[in-house]
Amino acid sequence: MPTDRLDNTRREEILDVAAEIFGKKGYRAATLNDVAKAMGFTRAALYYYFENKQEMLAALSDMAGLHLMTQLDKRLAEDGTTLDKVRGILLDHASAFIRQPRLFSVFQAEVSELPTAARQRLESGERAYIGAIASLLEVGMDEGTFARRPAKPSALAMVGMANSVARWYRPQAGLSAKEVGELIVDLCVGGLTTPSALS
Amino acid sequence: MPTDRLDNTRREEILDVAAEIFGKKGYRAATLNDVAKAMGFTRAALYYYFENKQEMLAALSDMAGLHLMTQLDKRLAEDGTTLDKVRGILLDHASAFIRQPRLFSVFQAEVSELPTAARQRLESGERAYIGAIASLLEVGMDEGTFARRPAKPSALAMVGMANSVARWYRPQAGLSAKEVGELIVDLCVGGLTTPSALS
Amino acid sequence: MPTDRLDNTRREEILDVAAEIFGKKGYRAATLNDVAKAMGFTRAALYYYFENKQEMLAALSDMAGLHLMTQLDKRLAEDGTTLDKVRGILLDHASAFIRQPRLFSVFQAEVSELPTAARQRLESGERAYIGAIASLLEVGMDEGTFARRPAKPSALAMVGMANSVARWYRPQAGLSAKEVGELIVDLCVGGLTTPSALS
Amino acid sequence: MPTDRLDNTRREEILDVAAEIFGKKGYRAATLNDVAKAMGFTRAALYYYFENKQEMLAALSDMAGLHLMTQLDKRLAEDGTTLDKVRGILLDHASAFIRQPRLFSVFQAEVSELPTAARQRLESGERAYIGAIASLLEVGMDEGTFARRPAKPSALAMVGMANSVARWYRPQAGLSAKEVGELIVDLCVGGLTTPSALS
DNA sequence: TATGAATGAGACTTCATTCAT
DNA sequence: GATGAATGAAGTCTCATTCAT
Repeated sequence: MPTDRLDNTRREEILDVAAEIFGKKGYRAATLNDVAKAMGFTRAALYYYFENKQEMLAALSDMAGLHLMTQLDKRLAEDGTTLDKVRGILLDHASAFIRQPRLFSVFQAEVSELPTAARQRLESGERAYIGAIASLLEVGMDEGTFARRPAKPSALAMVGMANSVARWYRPQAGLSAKEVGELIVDLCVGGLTTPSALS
Repeated sequence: MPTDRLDNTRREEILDVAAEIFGKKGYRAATLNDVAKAMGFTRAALYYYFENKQEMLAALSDMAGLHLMTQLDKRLAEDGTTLDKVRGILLDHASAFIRQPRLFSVFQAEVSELPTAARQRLESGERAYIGAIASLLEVGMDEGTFARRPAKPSALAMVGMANSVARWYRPQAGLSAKEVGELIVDLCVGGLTTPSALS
Repeated sequence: MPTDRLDNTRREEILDVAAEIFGKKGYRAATLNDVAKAMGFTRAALYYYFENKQEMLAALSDMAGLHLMTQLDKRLAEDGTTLDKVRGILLDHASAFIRQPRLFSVFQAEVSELPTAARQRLESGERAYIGAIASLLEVGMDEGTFARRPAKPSALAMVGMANSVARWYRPQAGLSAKEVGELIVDLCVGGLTTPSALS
Repeated sequence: MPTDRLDNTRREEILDVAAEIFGKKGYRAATLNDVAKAMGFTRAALYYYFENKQEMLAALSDMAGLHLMTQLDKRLAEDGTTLDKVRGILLDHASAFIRQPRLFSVFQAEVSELPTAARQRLESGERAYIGAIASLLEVGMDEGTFARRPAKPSALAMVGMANSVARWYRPQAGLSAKEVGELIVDLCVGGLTTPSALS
């Protein structure tokens, strides 16, 4: 079905544009007109590709959620130490938020605007995501690699730090995307202090 | 000045309610009707206290910004090691975001909705805030207390972690506000790992 | 009754201010707040002196109408030729509109905003006013002083010309109020042309 | 281009209706609902054709201004004596105000409601219009056809008389539009008096 | 596929007006 | 005499959405 092919391309183009615009102005403030104009056609045409505005948001949310989940699963399946896995997960997470800050901002910020089903998908995805990281942390604590701390809040806090790059990372500011990803990982894993400073 | 008193009380009551509602639904989705109803009077009455909806947002933003700045200055003026100061700042920051999550969510999320003047105030405030923390980090690095890392991105990342509590902290979840504050501090300062794990 | 005295003074001050503001912005666009602020007190205070906004307009209209009527009657009662009387009436009319352009603009422009009773007063006053002038014109035609033309439309047209000074007369523009009044009279009476030009 | 055609037709239909309603009630008192209802559709539909209410007023103003300017230019380009030209201009002017009294009332009365750009267009147009007539008057004075009088105020006064017909002309009152136009011209040119009466 | 045209719902805002103090 | 506080009605404007073409 070449038609399907085309449709999906178009749909994704629209979603890209929508992520950009929703991210810049906020879902509510962004207008379907904004999106349509950026695509070069009219408001009404969007309804050929999407049921309605909310569906675009839901698609974006699902897309972002799926991306994170896939990354996570890949890391979990890898060989390596617990520490390696946590490093990998945080790096992937931060990298995603650096690469597509708008998409992931929307994903974060507009939860309350999602239609119920999509919100539930997002929330249960998030629970699973955080839960997986928390489990990993507990493994590390049991191994003695990680200091013993409440696992889930720790996971949430680290993910919160990694999320934040979407808001503040600027490529012109001197650090490459890779360097910022590594900074996040280093801070989460080693903290501010030099090893000796704490002893 | 009983009159002055009353005015300000009313205005602040409204702002409290507004923070709550803007925080829950988002500034754009929240209705002045929502705010008025929650206050027990009419939409129109709000215009007795505020020029318009945006002014409420601006007031909220200024309020939150001032709060953070004041906290920061107090900590900077205290005696103590660099590490103590950083700990104190992060603790205050996280505590503020735990105590008034809605207010600070609005502060974070709705920058693009602020009138220009208020946005500029917020942004220059943020620059100063981050700048002060980054300076402190550099002092600590020079002292050898902190590992040498890019200071400003580190400050942004840590603040990002502390910000995130507003989104995920739930009092029912077992940890007290104080404990969560300390968790953030510990993670930022010491990282996940036990000191030995890295050596 | 000294109270009455005071009241009336105040009322008239307010009407002056109101004429000014209604004249500048239009009755509908002008706000009671505008008027109150210009008087140095609050909106609500105006209701001590007037039933409501419309009553202010009505008072203004009656005031202006009475003024014109009184002038007219005085001229009609004077000795002199028909031509003298017409000259006098037009001069008075134009002078009034030069001296208090705002008041008379309101009087002209806001008929549709008047409460019914006041509108009827204004309209019957106008009929009487125009009727009186038209009668005078007819007398002049019968005498052979005036060229024979439809009397009422002529009266309306001449009054229309005299009215217009409220819109365009500017004291700085070189002509005194008196000179403009006389210009109107001369144009109405003698027209543009020199006597010889028409013969 | 059938589309273009349709658009403009619709827009113009709306403007016609708007002129009618703005003229009857005043721009401020007139409601977009009034206009929409008179057109047979919804308030919101108007926004498909116009940015906002003010733009409708501006379009009306431009339309009226253009009409007058075009008339004037045509008369100025004609052969004939100075007197002929002045007669023609005044006749056209009065005729326009008789034919479309509402449109030209709006044009006159609602200057203060115009957006700045449109107001400036109107005002500079008016200056040009009056200036052209005043120049003609000066030519006539130099020729000896016209009595020597201040030219610009004379032009303003005559135009003011011609304007006034929009307020008072009623077809039922016995005079045809043409007759009223000629009355205005005769009064302006020859004044009230018979030639002999002044000598 | 895409658009022109229109709608309906709802939002923000303004303002004359009231009334207890 | 005057004000602070509040209301209700109305008006402008925005937008997602629809539908015939």
